[in-house]
Amino acid sequence: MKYDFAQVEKKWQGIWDEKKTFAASNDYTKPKYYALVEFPYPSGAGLHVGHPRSYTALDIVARKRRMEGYNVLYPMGWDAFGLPTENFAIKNHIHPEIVTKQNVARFKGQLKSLGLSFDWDREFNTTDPNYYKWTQWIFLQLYKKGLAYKKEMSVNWCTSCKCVLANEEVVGGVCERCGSEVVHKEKSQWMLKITEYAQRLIDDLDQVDYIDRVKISQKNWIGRSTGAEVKFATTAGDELLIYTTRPDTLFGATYMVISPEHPYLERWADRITNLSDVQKYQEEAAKKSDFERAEVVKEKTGVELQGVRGINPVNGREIPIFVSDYVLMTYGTGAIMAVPAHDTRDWEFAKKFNLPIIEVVQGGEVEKEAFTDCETGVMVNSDFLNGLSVEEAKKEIIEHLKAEGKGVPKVNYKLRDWVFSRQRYWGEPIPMIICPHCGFVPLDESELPLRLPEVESYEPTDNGESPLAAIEDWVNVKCPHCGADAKRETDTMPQWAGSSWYFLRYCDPHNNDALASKEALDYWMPVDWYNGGMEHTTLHVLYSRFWYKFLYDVGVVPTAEPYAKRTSHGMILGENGEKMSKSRGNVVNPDDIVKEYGADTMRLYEMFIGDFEKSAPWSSSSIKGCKRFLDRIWALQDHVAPEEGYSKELESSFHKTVKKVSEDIEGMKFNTAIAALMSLLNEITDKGSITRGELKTLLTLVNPFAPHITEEIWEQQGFGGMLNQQKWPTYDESKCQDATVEIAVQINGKVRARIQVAADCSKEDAIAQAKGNESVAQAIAGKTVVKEIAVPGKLVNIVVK
RNA sequence: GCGGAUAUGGCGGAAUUGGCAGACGCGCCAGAUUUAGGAUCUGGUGUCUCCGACGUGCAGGUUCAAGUCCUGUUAUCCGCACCA
Repeated sequence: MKYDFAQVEKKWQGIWDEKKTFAASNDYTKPKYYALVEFPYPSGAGLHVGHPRSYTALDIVARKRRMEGYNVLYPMGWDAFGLPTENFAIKNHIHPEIVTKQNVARFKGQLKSLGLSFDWDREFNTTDPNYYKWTQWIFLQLYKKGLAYKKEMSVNWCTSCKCVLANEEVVGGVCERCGSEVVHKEKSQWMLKITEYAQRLIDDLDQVDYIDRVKISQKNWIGRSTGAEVKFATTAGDELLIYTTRPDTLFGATYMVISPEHPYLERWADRITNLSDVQKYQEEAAKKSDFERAEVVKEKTGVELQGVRGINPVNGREIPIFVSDYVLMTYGTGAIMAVPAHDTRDWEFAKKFNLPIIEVVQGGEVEKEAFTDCETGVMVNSDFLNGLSVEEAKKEIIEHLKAEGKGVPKVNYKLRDWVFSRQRYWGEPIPMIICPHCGFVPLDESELPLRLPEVESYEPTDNGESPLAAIEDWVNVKCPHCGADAKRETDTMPQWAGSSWYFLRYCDPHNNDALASKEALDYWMPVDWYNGGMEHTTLHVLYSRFWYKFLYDVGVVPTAEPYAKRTSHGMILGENGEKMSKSRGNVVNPDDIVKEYGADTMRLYEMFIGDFEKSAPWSSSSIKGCKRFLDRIWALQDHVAPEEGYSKELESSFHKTVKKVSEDIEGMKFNTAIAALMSLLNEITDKGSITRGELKTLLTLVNPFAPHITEEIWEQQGFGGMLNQQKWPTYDESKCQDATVEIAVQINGKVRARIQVAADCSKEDAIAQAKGNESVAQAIAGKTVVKEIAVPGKLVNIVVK
């Protein structure tokens, strides 16, 4: 009887749906397990074969946990705000809401066809006013705590999307989404003070189990550095504050540099004798886009200020001040002391402008290149620091500066505040009113959700205003404070808003009084295992950790961190080893695979394709091996022996496989778990029959990977109940061992024989038995045995001369 | 430039407190079955100058023993990019 996957998969998907088999229970007394995958953006293109890699992996974990007795929450929803939908709506003159609805329906159908055990009762999408009510609510709480503020600033502006972008959305100087040029524009923007949480976002990584590369890239992105702020007096009679991580090199500072945007340039305007040159330089710097600035990294430019000089606080020497765009206004104080001997950038600049280079840390050749090593050098030419190590000198100089009132220790971060407004239609309206008398007035919480108004056109405008600005009867309101004519904020939130807290909503998705009930949050949080793409490490994961920490501070959530464990999957590439894309013509459509091979084969293959954490190319021929594996399991039904337990021949193999599969699932080594199951099947096939007990264990182990076929066999064999509700099999460590093992016998490290020995054979016995072997005896005859090594269960090595 | 990763048969990949390199699968070869093709089953399959050697990007080193540890080096991919 051939296995009809299409019919069987449809049957069980129907049963699971109808019986709500995978609904998480609200019984808060049971042990819980919260498995989470990133909810997708429901794009028009439909599901990508990459999506199921992550979903299947945690589906396997979720199914295993249920069998282990946990109350499992494995939810799915839709991150549906965003530009592609809006752009599609503009192009085709359809309301984004309708586009979203269509896309969600398609995605949902595709996910269901894969037999993923999501709790569909908890589904929601971020564009639903019942959901974004709480996104807006969180924004109001942030505002009330002073963590949301509006500020005139230079922002990244995508010329094609006509929209502001966060730093994280600018990739290589161009828009992450559309690839168009990004320029700077002065605009008043809502900002979120993620920088306030920078230190905690680093520190608390110690409490969580994230894979290292995620922790490392988050730390790098936050970019903590320690140093000092030092005041340099100037000949203009004021003080210029600089930031340095190398205060130990203060005696080596031979000039200073300030950013072209530095406010002191205006203050000093009367004193600067070459003001027109300086202004010209400022203009040129302002014109450069990020892209251009990145392009010209090699060649340093700058202008020396005539008329104002700085004074080194430790030796009173007057040094020149330059304006150069290699100093950024957005980091530190926008001004530096330059130590060409010990900083590569300063060295290049000094060489170009012929400035003196003073060595203060011995160990390099500072005329040839900057010596930046902090480990080995010894201080020289530095008065009271001479002879100290760099570390000692740093401490000493900071003490000195503190005592003199000229400097303080200081920590800086690369992380910037989060630009939180977008000039687009399809996003959460920011619930603020701007009153000419009262300033910013937050909307009263009782008025949430602030719904998106119906508009004629979703087109972004060239003047940088949101399309909402044109809807007069929506924009014009009375100030809730003073009753004067006021206007609503017309910018909307970025796509990251809705995804920054969605995992909380799954805990209690229909709650109208809170984002989720306290009981639900106390029970379900934190997420036990969160898997998602590496590309979200510095965006979504960092943003959501920030929001969650804030919610923790205001008493909404029960823990300091949202995700106990974070892992990341590799990409599935096209058959040619390149990233899948329409233009490369190497896209694999999951629907086609499900149709041709079935969901179980598709799931199995995605897990078998390679190391879960690494990218792997799709192979349309390799997938056949997974299909064969399932067909062979199906065929076992013709060879079932009536015994309930394990047969003697296969007992240890079953114990070993249960152990291997159990451990490999926990370690995300799905590929080797499947390989172990294949090996076991080969052994069963060689033996020719399988007992009922063995079949039960085999089906249970395979079930998380291939849930439909195993459930069907379980039913056809009359094993009783539903397979997914059985207990996960256990193993007995003592039974994982065979009575005898084959070990290798090496002579001088080369394998010369293989012998069978008892599993618990002692080293001495193993060596004795090895020597008893005929070919070994021949090989060592007439030679002196220098050394004998035995590794139990592995090998014996005899070293001879 | 900085940070992260990777390099193993024809292909995807196994193997890490150092202990038989190539598990498992694909592909390929041979046989069985079949009117044929496909499917299925059985056996084989790292390389070579094949009774023996060689073999995990490259060059050294440590060790009885190295894909695994150490030193140096090359290539590819990803991220950041003048962060003082």
